[in-house]
Amino acid sequence: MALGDLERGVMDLLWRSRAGATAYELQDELAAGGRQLAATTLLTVLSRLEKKGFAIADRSARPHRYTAAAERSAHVAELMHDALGEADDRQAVLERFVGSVSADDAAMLRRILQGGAAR
Amino acid sequence: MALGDLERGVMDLLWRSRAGATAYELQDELAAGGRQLAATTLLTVLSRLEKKGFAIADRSARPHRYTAAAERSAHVAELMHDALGEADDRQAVLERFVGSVSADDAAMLRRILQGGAAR
DNA sequence: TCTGTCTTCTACACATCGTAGAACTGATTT
DNA sequence: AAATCAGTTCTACGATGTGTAGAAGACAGA
Repeated sequence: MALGDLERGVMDLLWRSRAGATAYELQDELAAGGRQLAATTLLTVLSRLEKKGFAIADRSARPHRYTAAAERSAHVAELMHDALGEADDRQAVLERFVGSVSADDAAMLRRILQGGAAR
Repeated sequence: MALGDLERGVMDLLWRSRAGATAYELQDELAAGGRQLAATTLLTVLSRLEKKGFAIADRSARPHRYTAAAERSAHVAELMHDALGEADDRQAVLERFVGSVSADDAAMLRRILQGGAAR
């Protein structure tokens, strides 16, 4: 399920705040970033994000509080995994991917792969 | 630039045939797969794929011959790289990604990372 | 119960994509 | 050279997704 620009922007904010945020807080944050939006716009986007499974609404709090359903890293890792799933030649893909990644990232990968056994 | 379903299906065929294909060949292949489409539909999709940079048209050949602009593995690796670019915590993403990958894939990654030095 | 705040419903414009007919072009044939 | 026909481009339409928000409904506190 893909995200639109505004949807991604909102998720960015939600991912960043562990405590979640209300539509009004998000409206303020976006306004601070130069994007003026009606509160209802945020509520619409939030309900769409909820339907897509990206956000969770706490409806007991009066201004409903929205939190990210999963961590951003889980989302990004899933995107990567999905992409890899499209491949027919995983070897070639992984080679290219590793080649395209920064030295730091490569070092990280190496470290991670060292730690975890074959499983 | 995202691909629609039909667009991806066509690219699948183009990626698979190094020599490329004409709209009519693609039409036949898709028909064999149970998807009946007008030739113009294929032409439209191909021109969109060309505009998006995924396909290249050889207009000197009479039934224009379309080839994939890049290998599929390059495309997939780019998708993965783009996804990773969205992350703020690359460490966490890579950990999750490695964790989500099959043992074979992990072994492949290890081998690939072994070969290429730090760079 | 009134009032004001918050939420949901409904809506619209725009872009993208699947789909394909209509119109055009350029080669071939006589 | 005109006719023909294969092949290409132009145009278009319906469906869906997304940004955007007003209108209407619901609910707590005065």
